[in-house]
Amino acid sequence: MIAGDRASRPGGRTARVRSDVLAAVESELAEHGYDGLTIGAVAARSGVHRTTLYRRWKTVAGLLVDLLEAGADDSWEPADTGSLEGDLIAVNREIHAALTTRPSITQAMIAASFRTTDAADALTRFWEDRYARTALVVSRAVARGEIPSDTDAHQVLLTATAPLYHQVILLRQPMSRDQADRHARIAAASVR
Amino acid sequence: MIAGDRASRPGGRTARVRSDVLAAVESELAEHGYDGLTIGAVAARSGVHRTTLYRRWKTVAGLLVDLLEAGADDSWEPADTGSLEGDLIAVNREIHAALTTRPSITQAMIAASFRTTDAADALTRFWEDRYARTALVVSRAVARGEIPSDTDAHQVLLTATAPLYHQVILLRQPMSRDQADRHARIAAASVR
DNA sequence: ATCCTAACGCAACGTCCGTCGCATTTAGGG
DNA sequence: CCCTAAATGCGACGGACGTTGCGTTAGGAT
Repeated sequence: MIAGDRASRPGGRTARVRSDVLAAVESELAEHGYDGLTIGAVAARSGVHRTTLYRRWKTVAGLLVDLLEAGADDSWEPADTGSLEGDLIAVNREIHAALTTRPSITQAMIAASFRTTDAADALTRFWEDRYARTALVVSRAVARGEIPSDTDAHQVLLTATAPLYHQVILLRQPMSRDQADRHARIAAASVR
Repeated sequence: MIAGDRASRPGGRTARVRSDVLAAVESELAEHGYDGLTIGAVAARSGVHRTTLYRRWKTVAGLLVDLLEAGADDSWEPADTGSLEGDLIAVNREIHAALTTRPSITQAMIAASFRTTDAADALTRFWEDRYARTALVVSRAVARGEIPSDTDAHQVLLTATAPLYHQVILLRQPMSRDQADRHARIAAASVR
């Protein structure tokens, strides 16, 4: 919708407006968090008129969706360390970093996903893509003969990664990198 | 704050107003979800004036905090099945039920927790209490000699329960009771 | 039974949010 | 270089939200 119909007018001003706005979103997010993120504030900071924001992005969630898609890395794939346990530890460390750096766009997106279905859909698509790519660590382990061929990849990834999200986002308690590593090991051991 | 200063006037009308309002909150929640939950709508449905709601509960999140505390079961404790695995399966089935029944007050509270710190604090308190009580299943297993005495209870519970929350709430995908059971077994096996 | 005061109802107000009609600018094609 | 249409800027509007001052009701105590 937003980044889709670029066929008509990819123009210079439009692109500049977009980058100005997204930069303003990131700044506002860093200062006031998601609950303080308002279209009026983004308009004031970016120098773009409110009406334009309402027309192109519609809602605050729409702004975040665009920000998420602008930052999406299409070439991402999990590190190859040679063992399932090592791969899962590497994955968990990436998630750990994404959840603890401020401002966490991931956290803001999750907050937004509870308000509009657009944001929820965008986040679901993003995560489905990431988990599908990450399943590679399981198929590599199968290819090495490390684990059975009928291993449920999603279950393994869920066992490894879910505790991080749950602890940090829902329980709102700190999680050390050691704990993240430990859950990766538990997940690896669960299929041996 | 809300249920605290009952010393002054626990009166009949006040109590009636409270139960009317909380009932309206639950109904509105069931019909329109959290994003459609507005103070004006609750006022209209309950027959209580808007001003009263603003004075006593301040925000929508305040209403949900009160609803959560009103529904809190102070006598809750985990079922005793005789084995760690059985206990964890029972716990996971309770969580599974709480997350899948509509309307899920838990889901609404999580949504609210991303908007006001009051709701976030209330939910954190609730979960800390629940996890503290649930740690009993681990100490019982230790007492039976089933697992080592230095077992990290929180880690075990996190391994068992986090996948449910993550799958249903953040990934927004269905989870069968069998899958819930399976994650309970993985957690139990992780400390043997 | 009467008084006192906390709790509630009521109306009006200012503010912010989102939308609309219209003028202006700008990108891209002839 | 000009012409057209898309994108943006601009002001005004209606409505919802949250607040405030004041009058009214009802519970609890004497």
